[in-house]
Amino acid sequence: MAIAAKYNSQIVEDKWYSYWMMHNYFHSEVDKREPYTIVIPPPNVTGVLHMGHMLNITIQDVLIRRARLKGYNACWIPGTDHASIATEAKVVAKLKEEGINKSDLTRSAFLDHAWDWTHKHGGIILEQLKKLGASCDWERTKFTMDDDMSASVINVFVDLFDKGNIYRGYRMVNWDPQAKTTLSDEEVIYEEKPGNLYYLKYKIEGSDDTLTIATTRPETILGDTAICINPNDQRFTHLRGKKAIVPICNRVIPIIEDEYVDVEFGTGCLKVTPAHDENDKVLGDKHHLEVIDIFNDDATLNSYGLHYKGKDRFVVRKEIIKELKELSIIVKIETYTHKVGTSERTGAIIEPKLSDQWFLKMKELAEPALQAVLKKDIHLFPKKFINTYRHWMENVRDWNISRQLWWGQQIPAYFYGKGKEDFVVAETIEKALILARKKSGDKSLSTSNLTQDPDVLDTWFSSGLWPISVFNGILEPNNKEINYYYPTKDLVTAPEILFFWVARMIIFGFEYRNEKPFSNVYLTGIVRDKQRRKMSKSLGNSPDPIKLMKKYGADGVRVGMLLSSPAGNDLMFDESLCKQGSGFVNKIWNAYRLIDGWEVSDTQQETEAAISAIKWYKNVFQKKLTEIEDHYSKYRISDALMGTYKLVWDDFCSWLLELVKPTFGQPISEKTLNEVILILEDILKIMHPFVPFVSEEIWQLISEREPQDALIISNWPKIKEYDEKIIKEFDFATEIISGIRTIRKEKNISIKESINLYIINNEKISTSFDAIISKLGNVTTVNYISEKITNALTFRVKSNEYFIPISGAINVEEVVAKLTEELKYIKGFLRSVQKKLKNERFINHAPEKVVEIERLKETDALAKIKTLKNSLDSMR
RNA sequence: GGGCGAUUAGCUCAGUUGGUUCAGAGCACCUCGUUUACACCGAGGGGGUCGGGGGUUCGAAUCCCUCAUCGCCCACCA
Repeated sequence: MAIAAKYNSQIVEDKWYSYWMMHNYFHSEVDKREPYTIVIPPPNVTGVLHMGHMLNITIQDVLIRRARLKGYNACWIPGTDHASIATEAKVVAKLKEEGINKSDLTRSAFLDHAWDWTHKHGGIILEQLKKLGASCDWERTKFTMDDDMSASVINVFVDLFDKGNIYRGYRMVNWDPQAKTTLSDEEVIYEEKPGNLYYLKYKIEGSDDTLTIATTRPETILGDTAICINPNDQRFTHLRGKKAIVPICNRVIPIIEDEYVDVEFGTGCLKVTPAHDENDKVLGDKHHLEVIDIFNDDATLNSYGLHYKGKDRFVVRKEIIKELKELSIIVKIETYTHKVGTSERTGAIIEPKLSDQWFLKMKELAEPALQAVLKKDIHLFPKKFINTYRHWMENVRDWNISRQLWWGQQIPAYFYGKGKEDFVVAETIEKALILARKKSGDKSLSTSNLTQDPDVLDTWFSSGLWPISVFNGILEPNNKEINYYYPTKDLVTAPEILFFWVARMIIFGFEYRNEKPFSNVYLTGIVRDKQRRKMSKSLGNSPDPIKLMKKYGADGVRVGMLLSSPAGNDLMFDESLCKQGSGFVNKIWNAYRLIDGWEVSDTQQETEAAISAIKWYKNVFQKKLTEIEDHYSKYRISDALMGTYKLVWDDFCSWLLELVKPTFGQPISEKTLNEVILILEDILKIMHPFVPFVSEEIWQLISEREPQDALIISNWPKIKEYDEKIIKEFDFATEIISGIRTIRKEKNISIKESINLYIINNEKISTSFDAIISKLGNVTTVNYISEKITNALTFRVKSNEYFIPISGAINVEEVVAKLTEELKYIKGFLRSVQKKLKNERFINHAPEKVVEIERLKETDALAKIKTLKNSLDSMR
């Protein structure tokens, strides 16, 4: 039966994906085989597939499919993340569109909306991954807010609290006034922003003197509680012990002295606002200053803002400048560029804020996580990230894990009184009650006296447990799944979340399993457009992955994504890469059509060319497979792809198939065909991780001849020994063919016109490749001779000279000129080699092997010169 | 301000401990070719003083110094 001339990726891809699903090939159960586990970096539950996912998922699927073929018990756990702040922000925005304010809703009503949203949008992204061919074990799909997952999180929080690793502290934290929550240090992005440095004049109490300070935030003067000068600054000795008066609010504040103040910067006088600057807070604590917080949670001013009360901080900045100008307080304004912290999620400018928050002590926990990477127990690819990782881990600070949000795991802390320490931490309110009665000594407490902390945990707290919690390894640390699948093998993710996520998984891995969570971390680059711009919605430069897959097929896009993406390097995405990918699919499809179309005969003799070609191919396949395996072992996925690509395109299609191809109208020997099909099957196996669909399609078509299991669960070819000599000889033959082709082109001899080839055989070559030369060069006979023939076109390969006699006369001058040119080059080459060999220091210092090579070069050059001279002589 | 990494063909990148044709690959480009699997094709070809300068060495894309440009990460200077 004739097969389709045109490959239809859409039909094929849907067909085989359902087939794989139907046969449960993606599913893994604990068994005797060695496990190979990957946990997906869970995308935001309400997220949409973007190019970053495409790259990331393709790499993971390549790894997991190869592992499956290699006989491992491959298990790829999919899932999604509740992404606390990101999802909550989306839900809040959606409600706002409907005219509903979050603040008008009760917590549980809001959570209902959030769950609705989650159920509606959640999982869309997972369906999209299926289009790409992701062979995840969908039965194991997890969500970070599944009951057991949340229970694990709560369990860990309680455990860490009991061990003293989690504490509650009144600290300066990063406040996002838009989301009205704190953020971890990692969630703050510092951006250079143009601003001004304002020089303001403060009166000295009891005198007409003034002092001038410099500030970027004039609105915060209302929170000033001191002026600080450097004790070594001679300019200000007269200010010692004096007091200053804050403009507008006329508060009298002390002038303190601290070496922290940089004499060089600004005026050398620093206004101290302990409530709104971390350094000022440090100074404030040291000098026991009053702390005046002038902001509400949304960064409008509170009653300390006086007549600015209720106005936004930036509005106040403008207005206060106006007022200060009118009061002649402003001495000068300089433009000044400085870094401003913004929220990673909402983009709002961060306000340092003092508040009660929960923190996780990191220093001690980080130690084994740091060592694991330094001691190569965990490998980072590319390894340049080891330094970055070490630097972060060595300077790690305590992690603010509480968020003033509703969407997420609510912190299991219960307050029973007004005091700061009147709280207990427990998994359930019932347990909490027991603890609370004990701690307070008040036996009359009931659950109605307990108030749970309204805050939720940082989303990364739950994702940090991901490799453990997906196997329920927290709640049941000894269950057979966690013991089998953990530690996982590879983690594929973006370097941006190395600290957010990767580092914390490693930390939790050691804390809760006493073992690394994964052996290898593959850090992908960022997908950018051709102009190196990051792909983003706002720029509109990101192609729609679904459309791309429709256009080029999932296989084509997969290849396109991988063609140029070494680990850690940004990927300059260009649609033409996908085109190249679908071209690759087309190539193998047509190769199969060729084979499929051959007429077979069991009486037909195998041709010499076919026998030699197959012998060569089997060897070269082993050699290339060895190289491909080496690339994989170093996680050089694009190199592994390129190796596969060339093996398929060049070695298999261009050389092997052309050589075994029967003459037009002739049948092929059954024996040859069977060999070719076996070879094709190996080709399909190594292609499968990259192009799972087309490879399965062809595999299944082959299986119609003789039924066998699906390609996805077949076995990866075993590496065997190969004979380098056979490969070398073949290369020699191809060089000769190339020489013939060049002459044909130069002299306009059509490939259809058969020729005779004469060889002056200086260097004995195996004659088994004559058939190959004959077939691809369209050579009628290969003759070995000892004398040069005249009136023949010549070319050289190594030290051998080849002649193609032609009827018309040849242009002697042209040939002489060419040969002379060649002679000149080789003589020059010989000189440089001989110069080296005459250099005693070279002979003495260089390893013998290198010297030997130079001697060979010399001999070879001398031989070439001899042949060239002979040729030239005979021309004259 | 500190740290890390990069700079090789028009583009994207290989080049493992300095030494076989090591100056490479893919794409793009140029020339020729289509009744015979594939024009998403075949054959052939051009193209780089390896960012600049200096040094070590018999020998440097590779090691050292320096300059230039770019990128990333970290950091509390108003």
